[in-house]
Amino acid sequence: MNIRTLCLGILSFQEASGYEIKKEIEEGLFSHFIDASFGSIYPALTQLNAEGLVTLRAEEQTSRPDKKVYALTEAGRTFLAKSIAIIPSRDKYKSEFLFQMLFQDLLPQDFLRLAIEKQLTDLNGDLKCIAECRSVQPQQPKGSEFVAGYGEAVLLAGVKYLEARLAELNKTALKAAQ
Amino acid sequence: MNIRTLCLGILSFQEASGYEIKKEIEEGLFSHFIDASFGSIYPALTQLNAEGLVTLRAEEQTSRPDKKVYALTEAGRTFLAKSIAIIPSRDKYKSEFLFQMLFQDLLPQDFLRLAIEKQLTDLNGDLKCIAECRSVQPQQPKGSEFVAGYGEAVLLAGVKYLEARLAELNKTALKAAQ
DNA sequence: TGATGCATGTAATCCGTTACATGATTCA
DNA sequence: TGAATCATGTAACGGATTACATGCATCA
Repeated sequence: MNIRTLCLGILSFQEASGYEIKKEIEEGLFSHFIDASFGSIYPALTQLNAEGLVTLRAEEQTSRPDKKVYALTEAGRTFLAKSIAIIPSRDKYKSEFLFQMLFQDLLPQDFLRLAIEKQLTDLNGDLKCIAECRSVQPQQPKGSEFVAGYGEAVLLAGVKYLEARLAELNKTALKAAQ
Repeated sequence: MNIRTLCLGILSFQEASGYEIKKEIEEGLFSHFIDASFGSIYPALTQLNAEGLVTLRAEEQTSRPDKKVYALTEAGRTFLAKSIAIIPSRDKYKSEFLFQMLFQDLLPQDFLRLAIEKQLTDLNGDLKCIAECRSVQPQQPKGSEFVAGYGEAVLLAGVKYLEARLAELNKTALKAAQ
């Protein structure tokens, strides 16, 4: 799955500009398992348009560049369907946090606690994002429900685990202080 | 965290060759949250050696290239400690599977089930990998225990969720067949 | 008045993967 | 006999990020 397919996917829900696509990736259900920057989105959209997979409509705006609104074509929808009808490559999960935890013996106790708390904040942030997506549009399509549920399940498991470890750390620290 | 730091990390546990480092990344606790290929490991090791962060010892072998065994130096250990003593960037989780699930309405039912089953196989594979790491070396350092536990918690949550969804799908399919 | 949001785009750069090159041994 | 394991390395290529370029409106 590349950025082009991603844009196609988002446009299959609703027409949007490059800027709005970026926002959707950051704030929508995609946020916790997909990334994309302007530097990849804008060229992708231009290319998609050249290939006839999306159409382009320029909305004039005062004191701002024209808003270029892209919409999926039939060819685009077909292409998207074909793109996802393959057994996908394995999930790629990269965690600097876990790498750090693996060598936690090299870390000061206070810093360790801080790092875990930061990870907790991140996970809870993602969880909140999913909850918000659900509340904004309570009647979600099947796919969105599925993905939101998966995200919640996994994220929640991480939160619970980290909270338990943090509690242990605090208990140990308390004992040491006595 | 780049490949160089990763190599340093693995060497902090035990001296190893490039080949063995790759194996450790694939089969060890790292496997589910880190990737690396020979094309990045070998150059990294060469560079690390040039910088004095690791030492190099060539083990002669019959009918095979010399095995280059690398070991962490004191400077290397210091560098590693410094490298992980920063608040790391957020986890990056990329999932083609979830992307696919988001647009599951475009997918045939049978294919959908297949995709979920494949994901289950992958997750269970990672789980098995962690269990094996634990059984091989039951008395793990604190960091390894932490990471293994986190992985298990998260992976297990994913498995449970997918199994529940799969059961639902099968029930629906059964009803439709009646 | 200084950050944030809106809005688009290009170019340099990075970091890594994939493919290529080589070749003996062992296991099924 | 063909695949997998052991063993190291280079070069081409890809795909995306980061930084740069521009500029008005709004909110604190």
